[in-house]
Amino acid sequence: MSKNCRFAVAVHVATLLAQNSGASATSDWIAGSVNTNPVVVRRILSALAKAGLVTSQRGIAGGSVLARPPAAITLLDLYRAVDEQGPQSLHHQPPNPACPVGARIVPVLEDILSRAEQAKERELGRITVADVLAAVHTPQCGARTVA
Amino acid sequence: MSKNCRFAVAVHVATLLAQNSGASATSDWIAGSVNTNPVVVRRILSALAKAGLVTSQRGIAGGSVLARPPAAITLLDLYRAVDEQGPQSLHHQPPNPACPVGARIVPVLEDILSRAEQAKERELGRITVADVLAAVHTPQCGARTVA
DNA sequence: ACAATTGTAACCACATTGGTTACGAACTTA
DNA sequence: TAAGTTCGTAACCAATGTGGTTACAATTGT
Repeated sequence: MSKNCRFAVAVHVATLLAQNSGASATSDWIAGSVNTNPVVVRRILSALAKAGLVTSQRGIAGGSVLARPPAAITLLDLYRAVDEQGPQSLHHQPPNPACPVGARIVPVLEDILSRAEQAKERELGRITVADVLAAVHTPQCGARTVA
Repeated sequence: MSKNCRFAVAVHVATLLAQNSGASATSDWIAGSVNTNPVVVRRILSALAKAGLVTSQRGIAGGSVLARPPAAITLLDLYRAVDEQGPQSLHHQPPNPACPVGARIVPVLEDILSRAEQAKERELGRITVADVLAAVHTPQCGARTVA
């Protein structure tokens, strides 16, 4: 599990923008729904903008909008935009190359972690922001997001 | 991605124990292959022992052995034994319940993250310590590990 | 000109991580 | 029994990452 809540905030923000359907939303207004600081929201929006998922405008009528229709943005897009994967999941120090296991374990581990990560991302790629918005709008159906 | 390397170390340790096939391995010897401190190894071994995956013995002939055959230990077993999932992946503060999205987003997010995590775990559950040992093993590399 | 808004930098308090030292408990052997 | 080895665990440390906050320049519409 990621130890940060940036992905959760990104999904929340994207869902808000989707619900806003074209109207510009300020970071202050978004922060009011997420219940955090506007700067935190702007940091997320900045990452999403770098990934081409939202566009923002400064000034008195400024704010952010989705750059694509909600059905054309997957949670994988949000995940990749927001989750800077530090290369920190393996050994701190390289294992002992004089040990047969230590000498060859790293590429094996990389392959394993890569496959596990791909399985996770495949799942996130199946869900769009439109799905999340629909799930949020039909609470009586439980948390189902994909048919 | 997890921000720690406990899972990587756990797989490394389990693979070493599997290669040792029954012989007792000390934390000092294992630490020599992982290239870390024996206490770090003992912390991992302690978590694995709590999950019933290894058994350890103190004393001059002490050390650790796998509690089950390598083919009966999946990487999911190791992952669950070692990765204390802090409930830290969602919002720090609960979202604003006065906002339709904020009021309903949390269970939706929980469902999404749960499914993504399940996909990852399903993948890890398919791989056993025996598989890792086979992947690591090279016949011309000698029969015994030396730290 | 003015007010509102974004974009960022800077800093802080807090949590987590792996590494290290230390020491008591348990175990084997002589 | 005595000695030596090993585990188990607590305590502490430096490094890192996190979200929250303040501050301020740049941009934009009225």
